[in-house]
Amino acid sequence: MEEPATGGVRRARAAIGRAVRSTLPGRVESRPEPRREDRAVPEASVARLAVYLRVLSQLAEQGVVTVSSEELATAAGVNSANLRKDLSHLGSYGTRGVGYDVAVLVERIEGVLGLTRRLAVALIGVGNLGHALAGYGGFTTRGFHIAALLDADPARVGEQIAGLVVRSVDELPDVIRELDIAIGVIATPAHAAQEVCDLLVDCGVTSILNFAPAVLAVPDGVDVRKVDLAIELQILSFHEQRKLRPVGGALEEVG
Amino acid sequence: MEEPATGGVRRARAAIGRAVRSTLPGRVESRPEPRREDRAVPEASVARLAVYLRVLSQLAEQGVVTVSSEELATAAGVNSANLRKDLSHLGSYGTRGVGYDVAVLVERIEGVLGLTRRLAVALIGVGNLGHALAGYGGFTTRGFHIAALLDADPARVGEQIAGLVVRSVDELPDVIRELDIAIGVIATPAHAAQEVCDLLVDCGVTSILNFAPAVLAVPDGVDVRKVDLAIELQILSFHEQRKLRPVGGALEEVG
DNA sequence: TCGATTTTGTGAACGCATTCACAAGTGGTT
DNA sequence: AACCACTTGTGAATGCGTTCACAAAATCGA
Repeated sequence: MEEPATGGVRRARAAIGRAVRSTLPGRVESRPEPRREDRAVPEASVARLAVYLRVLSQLAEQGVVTVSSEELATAAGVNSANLRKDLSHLGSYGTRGVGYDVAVLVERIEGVLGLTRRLAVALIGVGNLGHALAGYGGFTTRGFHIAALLDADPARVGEQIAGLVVRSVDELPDVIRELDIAIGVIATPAHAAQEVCDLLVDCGVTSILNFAPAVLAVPDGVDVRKVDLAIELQILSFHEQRKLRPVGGALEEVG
Repeated sequence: MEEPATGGVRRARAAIGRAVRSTLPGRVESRPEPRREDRAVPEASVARLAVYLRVLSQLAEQGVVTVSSEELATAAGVNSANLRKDLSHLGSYGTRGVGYDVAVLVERIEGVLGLTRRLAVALIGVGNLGHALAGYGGFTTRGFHIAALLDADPARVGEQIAGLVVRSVDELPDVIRELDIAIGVIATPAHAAQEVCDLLVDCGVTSILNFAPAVLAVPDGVDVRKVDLAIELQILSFHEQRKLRPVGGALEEVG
């Protein structure tokens, strides 16, 4: 690790040999390449686009045809300037003095997020949480379908959940090929997560959603997003503590 | 990249109004005296502290006494400078030339996150997902315990899950008082989320974890964190799409 | 005691994200 | 046509977070 600091973004290569892509404020590899038609939608915007899409879908159902940035921003819980900037990344689809056409915007955002085709998802780990995820409607509603359930426990293999038969994790390579799996969801215990992750990566899966409380090491080019329930609670706990005990000195309380 | 997810704690904002004063102690241009337990831990750091804590706990179990920032950073999937800066927010607990004492650091982080006492959590909505969360070990393991389960469906009230009897959501005010609930977890359908949220807030709960795919409006001073599975998948989908179609690829010479 | 080696803690640089503020369009009205 | 009320799109300003780079401890060996 002693390259000169000259370069642009130099990915901090983990000393261990695998670069770790945390799930935090993401960034997608950006080379010191000259910029071109910068279709690069910032990571932070992408997350919000998904929220806008959800709100817009509801509006569309209600028959709303047009919406202003102010209205949409309020409904999505963000600043309107922020929203306009987000949308500007995908081109100009609004009309000054009027607002945005709901249907057009829905279509545009779906296009950017790649929701026009339905990606196949494999869920590994059908324990408590995995079981719930398999039956969770939220997944299938938009752009995805759970195509396979797998588990390492022989006692669970064969069980039928949400219309799918649980297969052995040993079959993962076959499953991925047969069903053209694009996304792997890991809902195993923490100790098994890395192993499953490696297996997914070896089989060519480059998008992983991790529910196991473990840090996953993956090679460059693989995106990992993590959802850790305990950590969410701990963050709330931190703020809860601050509320109780007014910082430092004075009464300067939180907003 | 993540996420955190998802982002960070979005400070509550008035449903309509704007001007969410970010509550942050602003920049205390105070003298260079990091004295006392400076509460100004940045939001982004808090999320990582929770990760460090998890890793450190594992190290402690393995009997590891000391760890360097480089080792810990690698295990947590972050840059070592970033980690040192995070830790510096809670004072200097490392020893130059040596590293950090694992036990001391664990204790220190637990203190900052307020994990010394066990906060009581109420889970509202015992459907598919809620059911799984109730039985999920990850919650109870560290710093929390699910003290109550509630649901609006009379058919579910009375049912016993994970050693708890499901109570009616109508009893929420009583439950919160009786059990001293500090955190509310919403796992209801989207259409019921805001109503439940309002109820929680009215009863004095200021920390909410929302699993429902809905934007919650809450008054200032209330912290809401959201976990939206569909959005996580959509973000992955976005990147998946970019991989297929090399952004602004050589094809697009549009200029 | 001194120097070699290691590793922390942090000022400064950098880059990304959010917000501000306003010019430039748009539709409606007179 | 001229004006007005409204709303987008965006340069500039601001703020936050990450990374760099190095001086300041601390330990060890001779």
